[in-house]
Amino acid sequence: MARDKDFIPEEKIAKALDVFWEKGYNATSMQDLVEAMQINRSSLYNSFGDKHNLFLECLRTYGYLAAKDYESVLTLKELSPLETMEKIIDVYVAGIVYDCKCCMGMKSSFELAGDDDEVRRVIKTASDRTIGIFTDLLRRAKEQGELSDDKDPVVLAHIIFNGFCGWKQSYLQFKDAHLVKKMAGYTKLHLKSPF
Amino acid sequence: MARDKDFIPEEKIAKALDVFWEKGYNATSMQDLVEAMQINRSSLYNSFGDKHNLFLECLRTYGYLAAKDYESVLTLKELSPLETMEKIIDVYVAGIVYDCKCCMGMKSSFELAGDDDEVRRVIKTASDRTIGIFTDLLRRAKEQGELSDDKDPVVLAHIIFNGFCGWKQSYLQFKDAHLVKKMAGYTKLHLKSPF
DNA sequence: AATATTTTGAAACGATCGTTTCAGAATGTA
DNA sequence: TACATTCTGAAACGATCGTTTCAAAATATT
Repeated sequence: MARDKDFIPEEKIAKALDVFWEKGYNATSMQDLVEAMQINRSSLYNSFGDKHNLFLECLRTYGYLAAKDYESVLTLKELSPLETMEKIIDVYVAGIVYDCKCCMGMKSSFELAGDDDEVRRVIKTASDRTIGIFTDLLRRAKEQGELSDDKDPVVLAHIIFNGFCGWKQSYLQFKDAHLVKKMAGYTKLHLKSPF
Repeated sequence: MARDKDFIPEEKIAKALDVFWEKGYNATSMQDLVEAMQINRSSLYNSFGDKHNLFLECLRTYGYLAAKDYESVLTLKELSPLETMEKIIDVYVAGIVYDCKCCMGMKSSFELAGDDDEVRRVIKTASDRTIGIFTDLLRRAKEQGELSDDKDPVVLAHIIFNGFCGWKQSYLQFKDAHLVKKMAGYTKLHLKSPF
């Protein structure tokens, strides 16, 4: 009945995600988005609603991509559950130095989650998914005797998740890759310690 | 030669700090500040410069107040160094539930430190001071044999500092005080473990 | 009391904010 | 080919942004 869009929505969302990720919500203007997405203002509002709605969409995409990243490590079948968890930590730590963008979930959480329920809900969904992956891994590690009995997989999963954002933040502030590796090393050590 | 100000600058800075702390830099308008500080626009610009300069002043005040808070625990002379460190952790964790504001240094760091060197420098000064307090404490704990030889006071201090912000963030997101206490408990356990 | 200097209050600045409007170009369907 | 519908592009919307201006009120000093 009518013409199709001149663009692929998912690609435009990815462009917008990059801008929001780097600059944050409030510091990103619609003008920034129009330029980055290479799309007309009208088309933007027509296809994605207003700025807030577009941001939520980006945040959902971010959560989906982040979880997919972690899950890709799970397919390395030759690794035990604990080894997989350690591998995820190692991969993340290695990435900290090369990618100058911090965890968007944490960044958005600090900026908006205080008084924006929709944002908080989307972030929580993404966090739950990632922490769920870690928890499953640690539970299986516990079943196989890689993790001592007194350890709580849920709490440890949260600690690792928290660590990820803290390490990134530390690196942004102190630019000390060695320090980050040492902090991660302590966390890995604690996973293996008998108590 | 001329009249005095009708206000005490430090009090107005404290008011501005509250607003910046809660809303962040970009989401705070000069109008918000004029209303919160109960001061005229002209007086504001006359006494504190522009928005960015006022923010830096607030950030410095925050860093000073935060460090003073931690140092006040140090005066409890009946505690050993490690006990003092644990006490600081306990006090912080207890405060998480009652104060809905997160660590302003971390919040500002996520929002601005990426491309604002002045902000990053002020935050780093504040962080260094706090981490320095923790490091001193842990060094003395090591000297007194409360901390095992293989532990690095500097790295542990960073881990605790990171933990503070992570725990607060976790509470904001999951509203689970029990979880926060457990995470802090693990950190305290690691301080005392023999390796 | 006179003076020099600063603060104060109110108004307004241009710029940019997020958003809407609308006419015309484009295109899937009949 | 003609129609119905949607997308596109450019302009403009009112609101708010951070900041400046300036005359009048205030007051520490001489």
